[in-house]
Amino acid sequence: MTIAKDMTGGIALWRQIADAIRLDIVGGKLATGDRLPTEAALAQRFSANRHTVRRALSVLADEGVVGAEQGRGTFVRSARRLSYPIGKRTRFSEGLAGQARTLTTQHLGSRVENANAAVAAALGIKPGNRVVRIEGVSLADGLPLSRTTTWLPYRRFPDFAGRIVERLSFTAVFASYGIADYSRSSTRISARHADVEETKLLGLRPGAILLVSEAVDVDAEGVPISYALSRFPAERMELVV
Amino acid sequence: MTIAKDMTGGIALWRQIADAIRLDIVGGKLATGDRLPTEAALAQRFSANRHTVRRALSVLADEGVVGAEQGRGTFVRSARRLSYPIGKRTRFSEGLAGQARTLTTQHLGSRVENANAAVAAALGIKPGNRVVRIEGVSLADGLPLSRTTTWLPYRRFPDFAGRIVERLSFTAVFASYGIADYSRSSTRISARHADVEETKLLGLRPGAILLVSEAVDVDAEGVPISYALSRFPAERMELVV
DNA sequence: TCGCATTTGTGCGTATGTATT
DNA sequence: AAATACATACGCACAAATGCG
Repeated sequence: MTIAKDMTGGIALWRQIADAIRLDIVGGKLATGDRLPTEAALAQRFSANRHTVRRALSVLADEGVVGAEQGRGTFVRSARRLSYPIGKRTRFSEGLAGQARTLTTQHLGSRVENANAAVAAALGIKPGNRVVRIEGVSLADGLPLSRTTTWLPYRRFPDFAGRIVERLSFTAVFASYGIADYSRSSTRISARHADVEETKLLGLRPGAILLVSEAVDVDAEGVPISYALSRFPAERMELVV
Repeated sequence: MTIAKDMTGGIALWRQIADAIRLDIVGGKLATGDRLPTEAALAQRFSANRHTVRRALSVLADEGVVGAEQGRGTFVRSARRLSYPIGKRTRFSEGLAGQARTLTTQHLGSRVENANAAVAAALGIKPGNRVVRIEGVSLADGLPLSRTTTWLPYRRFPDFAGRIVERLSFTAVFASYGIADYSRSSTRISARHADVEETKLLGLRPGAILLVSEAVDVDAEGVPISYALSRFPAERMELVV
């Protein structure tokens, strides 16, 4: 990984260095417990001053990714990145089972609103039609993994919001509406920087990169039942097709 | 889209604003030919100075995304983002056909090297075994779309490098080795910032976000034949499963 | 043609953050 | 720890081009 030395790109050198080291760790080049190269070696590798490297390391230490020990060196604390499988039968909790000890979903709220153009197109309804909007965050072992906004047609699922708070599983609520099975019809994947609200809810630093997935689920007849906009911290998650 | 006002996140405000506006454009909120809000209005929206907004707009103007006209306003020049389909039978040129007028692939070079752990695991060979490594860039209508590094087992494809420069199509070269058909066995998707080499080759600004896809193709018997690491500028491409 | 509001373009001063030496 | 150089961000003012009544 090479790096832009001046700050004309609008991204501070310490952040570029922190991102590069974090990538080495979550990408597998450095395992949990490994000792990082010395600060002097890192400074040479990135053509930066040791002060700058130290700032990058202190950021990673705050995140819990590495820990410095005086006189011994800096060590990798946790090196795992979870894989989220995407396919025809994508189910959130099933896909991550086994990768984390505890997997929880927090329901942040919901409301009924009018569908904008994007939501209407995804759900195959007219713009302005009523839709239920559900906000949620999921955590693995206490660490936020995804921030999801889901829209469903109000006509078909008028009380979806009421039922999701009890059951906490989309699959279960769909079943309560008589939908025994459903499948993923399409997933679009893009990437961008997190905004401040996402930064806060996902416990990230400003400027973190998000993987954004827009998914449409359909029932057995192929009728769209939900449109989900999920945002995953790229430093903690990867998507597997 | 809310934005971090201070620069404590290591990402300059003008860059965050440029990213947010670009997202509005490629995301469909602003169409080609639309007039952007005035600089004063944007400054208010992002709680920033007009100078800062102007810097963001000048970056977007350099990219060709918007154009400013004195006395009239700033207008959206081009609003399209290409979709790259991913599936069992993923073929690069087929997937993008119809989305761009011209689609070219540049062969940047190749060499034989020893497989590292990641490459070996993907290809199902022993680390240290010889592999052919191919570097390439593809362009749509002259605009760089992807930067791809591909590894293939040397034992099976000793002259792959020689043949790719003539045929310029992986499908065609595989056919010349007697592989009539092949399919995608897995695709892993992540995201990160571009490094300086990628920035240069893809014609991006420092700090641009890349969608990274790691794909393994297998022959009819399920034996891995190639491991491809592709990097797409997130501002120009999205992946569709 | 004139005047006026709107909008982009330009200049300068100040304060703060970044990175090196 | 301090000095230096540069980039970022803000605030104010004014010039230049456009469009409209």
